[in-house]
Amino acid sequence: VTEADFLQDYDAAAFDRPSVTVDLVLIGLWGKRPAALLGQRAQHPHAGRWALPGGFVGIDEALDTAARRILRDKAGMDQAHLEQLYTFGAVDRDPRGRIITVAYLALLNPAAFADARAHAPTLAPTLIFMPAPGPFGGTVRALTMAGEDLPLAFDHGAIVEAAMQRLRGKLDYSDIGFALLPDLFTLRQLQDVHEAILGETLNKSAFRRRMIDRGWIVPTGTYETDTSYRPAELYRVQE
Amino acid sequence: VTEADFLQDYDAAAFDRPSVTVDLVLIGLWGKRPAALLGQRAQHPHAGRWALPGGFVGIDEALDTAARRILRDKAGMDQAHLEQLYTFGAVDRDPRGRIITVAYLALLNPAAFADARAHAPTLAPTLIFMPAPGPFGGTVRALTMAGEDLPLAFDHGAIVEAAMQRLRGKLDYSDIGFALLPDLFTLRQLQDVHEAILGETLNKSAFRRRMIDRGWIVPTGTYETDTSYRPAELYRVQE
DNA sequence: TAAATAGTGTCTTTTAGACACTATCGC
DNA sequence: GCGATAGTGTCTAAAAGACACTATTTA
Repeated sequence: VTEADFLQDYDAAAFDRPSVTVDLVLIGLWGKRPAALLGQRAQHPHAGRWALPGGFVGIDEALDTAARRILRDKAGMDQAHLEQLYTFGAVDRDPRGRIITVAYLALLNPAAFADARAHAPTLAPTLIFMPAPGPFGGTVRALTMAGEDLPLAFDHGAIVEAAMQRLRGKLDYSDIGFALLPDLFTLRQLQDVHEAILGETLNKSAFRRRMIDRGWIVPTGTYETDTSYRPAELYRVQE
Repeated sequence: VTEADFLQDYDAAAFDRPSVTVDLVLIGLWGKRPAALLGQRAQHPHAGRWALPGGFVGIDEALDTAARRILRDKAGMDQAHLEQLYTFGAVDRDPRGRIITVAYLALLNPAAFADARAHAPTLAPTLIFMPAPGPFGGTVRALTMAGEDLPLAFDHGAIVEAAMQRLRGKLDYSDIGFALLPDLFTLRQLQDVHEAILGETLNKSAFRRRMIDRGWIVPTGTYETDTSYRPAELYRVQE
């Protein structure tokens, strides 16, 4: 068995290798709804369809490094929560050849989301997603601002779906939600983020209790300005 | 920007490509403790150290298909819960060259675990892990049956750690725990699985309540035999 | 009978939901 | 004052933990 195993491994290494890319799901909030940044493909295959920003992984480049580089090149961005999502490796996922892609989830706070749109105005129009209510269920669709369904390229629909599921799954037991907020935020804004991701409304007092008891956020003693109603206290993440 | 982007992509595709492998973390229970199947490397690099079973991904083979193939070849096994874990892509993770590995978590029930050991007696001695108490914390170590630390090859320690974290994280909100049990099992066995993975003891009546109220398991009306004490009722997973 | 484990009942504690209530801003 | 939103208090419901208790087997 040993030699056969060795030869099998050797053969596989000596022959064709797949290309490896990194694709980013850049997520921010558009109003009170989750949105991703996609670009419309100009060329075949899938010309006219919408695709995630991505690029090939250099031979001397770590996966995380490639994701950071693509984030910088495509979105002009260094400030973002970035985490590996899932690796998509169906044989026929890209008609140009065998391309395995490692998908990353990138969360942009409002300023970063605006910067990314300014940096890549043509390549990255925003889309809005409709997560069905409930913590894990619900199919994700990409929509225009007007609410029309957008066709996605390759398997990018499945990738966006995986991103939303990851976000929903980690929201209430990790600090991932804060990545979508500015440094100073109100409890209402935090609740808006959670409601946007989960796709359902949450109980106000229970939410505030949970968030404060968790010890992740600190009241700053400063307050909103320029409101036409009672200003809310600003919180920040406990460092 | 468009043409530059195109050329950059083109260059990356035309030049060297990384090799892509799949590595499996085969997990079962040894007594009441989680254990994985590893093989001792015979050759350099990392000769003598212990490594996960794995292999190269064929150019016309999906990642999931490669994982199933390696499971079959290395463990003689078709019955196992298999899920993609994480992709490890540091540049220097393998001194033989640029090799990106997609790690999979494979859960074996007691019969499958025994079969795998019988199928690969030399390549796959069992090791036992020591998860520190608590739902997410604690470093994972590979130990011999006698309790001595085992040196792992490459970044396989980090891969095993990721596997245990995934298992711990999904245990109480998914049906992943049943993959480590036979088709018919007692509530005590189910609790043993949870305690082994979490590394802490659980409250008996609360655990039984939760499991039964969840509706995932069904009492069969049959009971253990050959016990020297009161036999427990056998349950099965709701199909 | 004793020893061992299965399985239940119940009280307490904690956490979440419902929802009304007060507080503070601009106008 | 009114309208709007921030923030609190309190009751209820649900879930989890503690822990003693009963039940059923073999020896």
